[in-house]
Amino acid sequence: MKPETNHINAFDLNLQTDSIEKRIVERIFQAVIEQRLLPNTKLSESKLCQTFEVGRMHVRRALLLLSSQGIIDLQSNRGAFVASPDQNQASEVFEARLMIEPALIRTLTASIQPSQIDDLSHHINQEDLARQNNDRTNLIRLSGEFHVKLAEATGNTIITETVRQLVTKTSLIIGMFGSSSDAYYPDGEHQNLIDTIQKNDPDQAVAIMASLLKQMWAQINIATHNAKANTLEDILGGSLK
Amino acid sequence: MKPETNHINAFDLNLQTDSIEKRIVERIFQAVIEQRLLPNTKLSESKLCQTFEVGRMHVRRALLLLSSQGIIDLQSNRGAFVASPDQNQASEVFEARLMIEPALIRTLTASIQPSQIDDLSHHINQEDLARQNNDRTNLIRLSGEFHVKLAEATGNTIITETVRQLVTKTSLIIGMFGSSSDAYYPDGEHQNLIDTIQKNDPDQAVAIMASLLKQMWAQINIATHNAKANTLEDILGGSLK
DNA sequence: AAACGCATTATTGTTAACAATTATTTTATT
DNA sequence: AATAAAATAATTGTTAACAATAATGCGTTT
Repeated sequence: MKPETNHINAFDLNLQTDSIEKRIVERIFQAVIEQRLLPNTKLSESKLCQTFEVGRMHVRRALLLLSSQGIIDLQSNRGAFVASPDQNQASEVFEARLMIEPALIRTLTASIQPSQIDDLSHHINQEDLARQNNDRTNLIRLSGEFHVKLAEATGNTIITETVRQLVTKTSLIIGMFGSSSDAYYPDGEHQNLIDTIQKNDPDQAVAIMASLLKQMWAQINIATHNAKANTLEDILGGSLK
Repeated sequence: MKPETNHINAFDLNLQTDSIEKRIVERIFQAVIEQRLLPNTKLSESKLCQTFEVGRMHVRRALLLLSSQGIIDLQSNRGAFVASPDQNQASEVFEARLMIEPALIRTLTASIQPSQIDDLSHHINQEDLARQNNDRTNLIRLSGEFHVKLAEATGNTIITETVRQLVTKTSLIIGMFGSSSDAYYPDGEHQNLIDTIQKNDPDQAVAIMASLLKQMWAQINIATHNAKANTLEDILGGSLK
């Protein structure tokens, strides 16, 4: 009979320790969320090796993980590129978010603790600060993290990871199609959501989350439409001589 | 200006081609779903290399992907083991499924096409056949695939992959805690769900899906309780001499 | 000067050898 | 004979060299 002492079990905790691969993935994730890494940027192995001061093997394994999550494209013999979602893929992301996040809010409303409310309120304060300072980079990051924190508050690591992936992809989408407007991060809506959760009104809280996501999606569609028009003008427009 | 011709984009399609890694992952996935690979089984690199007739590099990369999806545990310097979810992790899986799959059904009810109904009905016929033949292995597999097919029918690859992972983990959970009873795969419920979707009754369809998942979860909990009692008896029970 | 083909360079993909760690067997001791 | 220590074997982790492919630069040709 084996002792079976403190057996490390990674059923939901994706990698047992914070391995080198996981740290590289996390750093690239963060850069994508903060839009320092834009869609289609090439991530060459040698540069990543230099940047992180690790061997090629670890870089290649990290790139594999990122590609399995759809954050980068791995092109055979060509290398790794930050993903550049098209309209259809963007649509899938928001459809997925609209399935998961309202449902998540319903669960959360039934189980949330005062300390978690405090934590989320503090987070919203930081968002407001970034908004006041016109710190767009941090506002984008914090706004995304807010959704991840809501997922974390359910205590469900599977849902948390799924939401984290979707939020990261959303950053890519905004990077592709988004205007420089801050319309995606509406003032007061996050606070409104938390208040409603605290009031224990699940239906209303779910509705707010759905509305929030739909607003984001609508804004992106408007931006896309404009971008398309611009592109079309760029391609066909201008004087014929 | 670059041509940008048929640029392979893996934003949602996880790996561009069905690479060696992806095929290995798929095979192991399938074995887990069919419960040919049981929790805690060791997957040694050399054996996998022989089995799939590929180099160690591909095997190691495939194992990394599987571990990132929580299907196996990678223990440092010890190797890869099929995950053995505990009660808490099992709970997370079903909580996640209860968030995602009913929401998925609501979306699907609004968009489903007759050809998709036909496809699902045909699938249910196969399930019935397996049930009649007491073909437990195929019944488990088909019953899981039914949920994946529902996800596929939404046309959303993100949701499909998420559900596929959850279904695979469910197989592990049943492998851990499940009795040999077929109670998890109730006769007629799948057909009932499809009929309700076809009748365009989203609320009822959502309710059926939620009920289905809750039944599965309840069955597993009963089995777990029994298993725990047995184990306790094994440990403490028996005569004192 | 533009376009094509060729050679060179750079980058990615793969393999194999080596290092480090864990598992197993053997041997020695009580 | 049972236990513990040591040696051996097996397995995983890492590195570096090599192979294959793609990108680049150069010279030639039109």
